[in-house]
Amino acid sequence: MRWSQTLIPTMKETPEGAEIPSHVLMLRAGMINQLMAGAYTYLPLGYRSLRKAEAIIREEMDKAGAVEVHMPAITPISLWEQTGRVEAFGDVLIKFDVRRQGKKVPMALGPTHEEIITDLVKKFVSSYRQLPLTLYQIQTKFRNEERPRFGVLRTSEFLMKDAYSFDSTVEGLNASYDKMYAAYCKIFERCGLDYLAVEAESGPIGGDASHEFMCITPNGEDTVVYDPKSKYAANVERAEIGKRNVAKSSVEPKPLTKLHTPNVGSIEAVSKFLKCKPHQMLKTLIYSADDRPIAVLIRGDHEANENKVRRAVGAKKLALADNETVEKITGAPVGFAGPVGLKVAVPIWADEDVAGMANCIIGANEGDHHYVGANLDRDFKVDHFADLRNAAEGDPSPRSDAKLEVRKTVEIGHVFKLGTKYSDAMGAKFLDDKEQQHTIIMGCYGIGVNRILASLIETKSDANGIVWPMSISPYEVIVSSVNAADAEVAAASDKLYAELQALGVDVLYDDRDQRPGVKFKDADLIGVPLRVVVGGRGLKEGNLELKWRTKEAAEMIPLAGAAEAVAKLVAAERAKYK
RNA sequence: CGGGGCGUAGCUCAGCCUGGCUAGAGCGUCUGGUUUGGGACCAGAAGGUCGCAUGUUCGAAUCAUGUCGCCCCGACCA
Repeated sequence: MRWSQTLIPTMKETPEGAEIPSHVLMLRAGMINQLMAGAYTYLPLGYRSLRKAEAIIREEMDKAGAVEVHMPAITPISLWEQTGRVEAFGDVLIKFDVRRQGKKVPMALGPTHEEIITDLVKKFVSSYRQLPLTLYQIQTKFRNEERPRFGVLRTSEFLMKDAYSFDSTVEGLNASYDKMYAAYCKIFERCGLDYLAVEAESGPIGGDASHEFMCITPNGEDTVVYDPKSKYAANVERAEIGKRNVAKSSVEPKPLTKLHTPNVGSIEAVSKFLKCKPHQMLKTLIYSADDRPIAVLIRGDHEANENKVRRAVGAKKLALADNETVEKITGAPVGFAGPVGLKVAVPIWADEDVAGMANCIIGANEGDHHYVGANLDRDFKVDHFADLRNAAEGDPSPRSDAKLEVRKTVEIGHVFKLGTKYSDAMGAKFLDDKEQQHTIIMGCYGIGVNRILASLIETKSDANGIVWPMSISPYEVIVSSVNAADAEVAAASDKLYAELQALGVDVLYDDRDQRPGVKFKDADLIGVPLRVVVGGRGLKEGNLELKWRTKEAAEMIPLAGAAEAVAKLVAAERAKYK
């Protein structure tokens, strides 16, 4: 492609509102244009990269035995009602009515396609002989994000590869899952991404039913913990904490004293008011576990993990109790709860670290009052100790003697053993070889295609712009003619461009009548891995200049046979991402 | 949905607090010329409902109220 004949609106300045590298650089490189919050047009350069990521995904899905389909983005609301996900999604689901022959037809834009695919499979699959089956599509998804942000990382419309496996046995599901897991590893490797497969929260199914594929970057919205020694990695929502050596504190117990703490309910406010550290405080959370209240004690600087609490107490549903319940149990407004002197006796659960605390600061179960010097056993009792909090930096690893590290990440893929949640709700069944009817066992597997691009830019760019891996770069080679007005230069670069095209190289030809500096800056900005400069300086010696985007120095190659030499380099580079 | 910020030329921004000449600059665009290896130079030109509405005032980009849009922090995220 000739630069002069396409649309690559590069920008020297950073547009207002763009802050993180991927957003800034995608805008500056002329890859995308914002239409409104959470919706972007992919311009020629951006769309080429997106399609390259898509192509890799498609290849690996096909290799893994998945079969491509294409489902509608518009869906009847009735499907979502069958599984109760109209409520579950809430405002995230984009709902609308369409008039047809004077009647309103309620619809929704697909935010994901479990219901649609299950409906499809229910219609056409009825025998174990037809299983296993894995179907996938690459399709635009719609989710009304409350707050779209971070450029292309969090949008209301995005491209997703979603695959769904259907099996007759749990072993079959495990095999389908493993195949997808392996395909995902291959896909992200081929995209040149440094990724981490982490154990993810899998809801009531539990076990190893879910993994997320994460890209580590400070601008990520997810948090994972990682043990460099055992390679254990998990989402904080899920992460186990290793054996904690919680020794009873040897500090001399102080008397329990009530203090007036006006208008300071939060941990932060109390620690500021009493000039103490959050880890000296004990927070008391009143939860409603299957509609029965419980108290949960967590050290002030830790975060409660509701999934852990839910599993520990053996509840199906768990949520923070409403204000009314809290006031009834503690006799105080929210923010002043404590384990000493609760008005209503409820089971008290505590995180393991609480056992090592002494002279805690706790709410006094009285508005605007706290106790200091509260001590376990003397002042209050705990019914059960368990791991109830999120893992934190420096916690012991559950798999080795190393300490856990905490990292921010972007989720680029997710594999999930669904079980029979949707097939049950929608009645997707099959007959086995004994003519017995069973519910089909499902798995679902998603990849955020746009996020592959954004994550690459987040992690691989430099001060001059994007640094693409050859597999995702919109073009493999850029030919920059320096002084395009010079007839000799123009002829030589035209020829090289034509030859590279004939050799099957994806080449962008910067034929603009621009000064060299402009062309070099733009080439760096858009991040094409290999740059070939055709200029008077080299031509005099019969040479062309080659420069890799990742390298500082350029090298000269002879003009004669240059196209073949470049094609060979491209082939070698391509091979790294196969 | 809570908190904060910003809307002036295609882009980045100044002007606003303290109302008053014809609303500015840089970049980009167009014309002509000189240039040509890391965002050139000279001369000229086009380009604006100052987000929108209402109000205050002799007079509003500037003050007030409302509204819309965008960005950031938090909550939420199958």
